[in-house]
Amino acid sequence: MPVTIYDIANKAGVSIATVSRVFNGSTRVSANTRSNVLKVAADLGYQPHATARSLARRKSSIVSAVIPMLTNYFFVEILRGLQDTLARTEYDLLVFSARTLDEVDGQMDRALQRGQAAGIFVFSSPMTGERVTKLSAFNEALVLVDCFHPGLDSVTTNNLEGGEVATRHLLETGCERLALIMANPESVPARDRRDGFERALASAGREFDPSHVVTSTDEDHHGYNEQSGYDAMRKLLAGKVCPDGVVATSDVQAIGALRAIREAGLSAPEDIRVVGYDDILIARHVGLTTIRQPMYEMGVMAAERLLSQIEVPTQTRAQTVLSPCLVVRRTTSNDVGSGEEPSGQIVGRA
Amino acid sequence: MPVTIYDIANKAGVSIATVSRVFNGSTRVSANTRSNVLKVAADLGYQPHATARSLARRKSSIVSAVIPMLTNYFFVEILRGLQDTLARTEYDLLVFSARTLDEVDGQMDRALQRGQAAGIFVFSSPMTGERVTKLSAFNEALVLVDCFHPGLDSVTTNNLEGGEVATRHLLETGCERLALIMANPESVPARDRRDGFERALASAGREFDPSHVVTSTDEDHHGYNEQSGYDAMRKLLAGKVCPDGVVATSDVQAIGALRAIREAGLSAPEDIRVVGYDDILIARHVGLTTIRQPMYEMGVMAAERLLSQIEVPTQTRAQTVLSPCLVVRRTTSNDVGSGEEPSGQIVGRA
DNA sequence: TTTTGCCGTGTAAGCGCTTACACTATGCCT
DNA sequence: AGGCATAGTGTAAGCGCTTACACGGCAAAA
Repeated sequence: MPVTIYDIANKAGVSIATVSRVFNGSTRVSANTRSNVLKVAADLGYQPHATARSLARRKSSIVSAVIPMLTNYFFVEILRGLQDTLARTEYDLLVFSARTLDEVDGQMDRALQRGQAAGIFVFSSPMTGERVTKLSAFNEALVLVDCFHPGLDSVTTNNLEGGEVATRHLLETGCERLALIMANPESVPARDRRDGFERALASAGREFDPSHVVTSTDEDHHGYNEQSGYDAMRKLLAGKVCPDGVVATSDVQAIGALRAIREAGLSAPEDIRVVGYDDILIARHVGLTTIRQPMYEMGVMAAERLLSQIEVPTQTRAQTVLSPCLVVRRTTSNDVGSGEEPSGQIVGRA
Repeated sequence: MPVTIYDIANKAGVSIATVSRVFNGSTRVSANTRSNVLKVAADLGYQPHATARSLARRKSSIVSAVIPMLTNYFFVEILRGLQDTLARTEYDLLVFSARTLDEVDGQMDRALQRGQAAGIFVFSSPMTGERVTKLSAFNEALVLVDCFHPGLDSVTTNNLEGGEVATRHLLETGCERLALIMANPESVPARDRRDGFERALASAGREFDPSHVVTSTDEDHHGYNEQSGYDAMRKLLAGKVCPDGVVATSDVQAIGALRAIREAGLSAPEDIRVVGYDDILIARHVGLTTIRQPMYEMGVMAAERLLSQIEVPTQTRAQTVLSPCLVVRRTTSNDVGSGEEPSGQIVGRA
C-alpha cells in the first residue's frame, strides 16, 4: 500500500517517466500534465522513496559527521552550525559519535560505507597514517573539522595563535611567572596551544621554565577534564616557584585549577591569574577568562565547504583557519564587573 | 571502478547470489566458497553499497531522531544513550535538529520521508493533532522521548513526581512560603511539574497561593532561560509576601533566580532556598539543589524500545516512565559541604 | 537400485526510482 | 508542400543488491 510513481502514473494516465520528471528538475513537462500529476500525487499521499532515489541518482542525500565525545559543548555548537546550514539544503546529517578517540576508527568505517553519504565531516581526530589512507580513498566530499592534514580540506581554529593570545594577555596584565597546564600531548590542539604559549614567552623575551609546564598523561578526554587541571595546579603550587599566571589548554582544566587554588587558600585573580580555553558555558558562570573559538561559524563554514565540494568534485583543496578571540573575565581582571556579566569583554575577533 | 558483487562473482567464479549470501545471514554456503569469496572481496577492497542494500531489503539501516534545541545539555545526554546503544547494532543515527519548536514540523517531515529510516525518535515535542496524525501514519517504528501520547510508544520521566519531590524537599527543610517559577505552560513538562508542586502542597495541607506561581510567557526555549527565571524572581521579591523557598521548572531559570536573589542582597539558602530541575552541568558548579533526570538511561531505553519495535513490528505499545531523583546541594542546605563537591547528595533513585 | 531429501548454487525477478534515447506531434521556415 | 526544429511523452535499461525458486548432485533411506 505504499504509493509509488506507478500508482500515480496509472491514475494520471501518464508514464512513470513523466511522474518522475514532475518530481525532479521539471525537465520539459507541459503545465497541464504537471498540475495533473501533482494533484493525483497529493490525493494519493505520495512521497518519494528516499533510498530508491539515492540509488537511481547514484548520489545520497545524506552527509555524515564523525564526532568524538559528543558530550562536549564544543562539538554541539559546531553541530548547530552544520545543521543550520544543511537544513537549507536537501542534505540530512548522519551523526557518528565516538566515546573515545579509539572508537573513532570504527565509526569512521561505518561513516565511509560506500553509498551511504554524499560527503563526510571528520571532527577533531588526529590524522594517523591509516586514517589518511582511508579518507583519501573515500571518493566523496570530505572536510576535516578541528583537525588538519595537508591535501585534505579542513576548517580549524588557530590554536597556536590562541595559546599566544592567552599568554600575552597574562604578560600584559603584569604576570611574571607563567605556567601552562596542558592536556595530553597526543592531542594536536593541545600541542599547538603550548607552542603558542612558548612563542609568546619567547617574543616577550621571557625565559621558558620547563617545570612550569605540567602535561597530563590522562587518557580520559585526553586530559581535557577537571581532575587533570586540579592535579596539575596542585603540582604547580607545590613547586618551589609558585606561578602568578596560568594558561590552561581548556576551560575544564582551568576550572579544576581554580578549585586547587581556592583550596590552597589563594584566589584568582589576586594571587594567580587564570586563562582557560574554549569558552564553555560554565566559563561565564565562574567568571573565567578564556579563549573563545568560533564554534558555530566553524560548523557553518565546514558545511559550506562540503556542499561546494559535492557540487564541484574536482575543486581544489582549501584549508580554512579561523582566529579565536580572548574573552576577559574575573579570573584575570578586577575591572570586568563582578558577578556573572553575560559575555565578558571580548578582545580580538572571531 | 567501484567494485560490486558482480566483480567478485566474476573473479571468484560464482554467481552474484552466492556473493550476496556470503555477505548476509550466510544462508548455506560451503565453507570453501565462502572463504574464497571473502578473499576475493578483500583483494578487491569490496564494500557493500549501503543504499542498494536498503532498497533491496526494503529496510533502511538508519534511524532518525527529531530534536528541538540540540544545544540543550539534556538532549545531548539522551543522544549519548541512544548512540551508545545503536552503535552495537547495524543502525546509524540521522539527526534532525530544530532550533525552535516551530521548526519541528518541518524537520519531522524530512525525518518521516518514506524509505529513509527504519524508525524514528521524536524528542520533547508537544503532540499536536497534526503531528499525531503524521506520526500515526508513519509505518515504521516510532518512540517518543520526553513527550507523550496515548497509543504511541514513549519514554518519559515523571515530571509530576519530580515537581512533588522538589517541593516536599523544601517543606521538609522547613520552608513556610513556597513559590514556583514556571516556564511557559505550552510546555507539557512544565505543567506537570507545576501539578507536582501543587500536589505536594496539598498533601502537606498547605494552602496554595496563586500569587506565588510566576508563569513565563516567554517563547524563547519556552521560558526555559535564565532571564525568565531572573524576571520571575524579581516579581516574587517585589510581592507583599516574600517566599522562603522556590522551585523552578529548570536549572537555568533557577540560576536566573539566584542572580535576582543575590542582587537583592539576599542569599540562598539562608534567606531563600532554591531548587532547580534537570541537573545541568552548571548546577554542580553553583551548588544548585535540583531534580536530576536519568537522561542517559532515557536514551538507552528509547533505543532499546525502538529496536524491539523494528524487530517485532506488531508488538504492543509501551509507555516507559522513569523517576527523577533529588540532588541536594548548597542552595537548600548548609550541610552538604561547601564549594563544588562533584555530585551532591543524591536522594531517591533514577 | 530407486527414492527421498537436503545442500549448495545459479537464474531471474524485483526494490522504486532516474534518465538516455526514441518517438510523435506541432509549428515554422523555405 | 516538404523539411526541420522542438516540445512533450513513453520505453526500457539500469542503480547494486536481495531472495524466491529451480535445479543438479550426492548421501541416506528404502
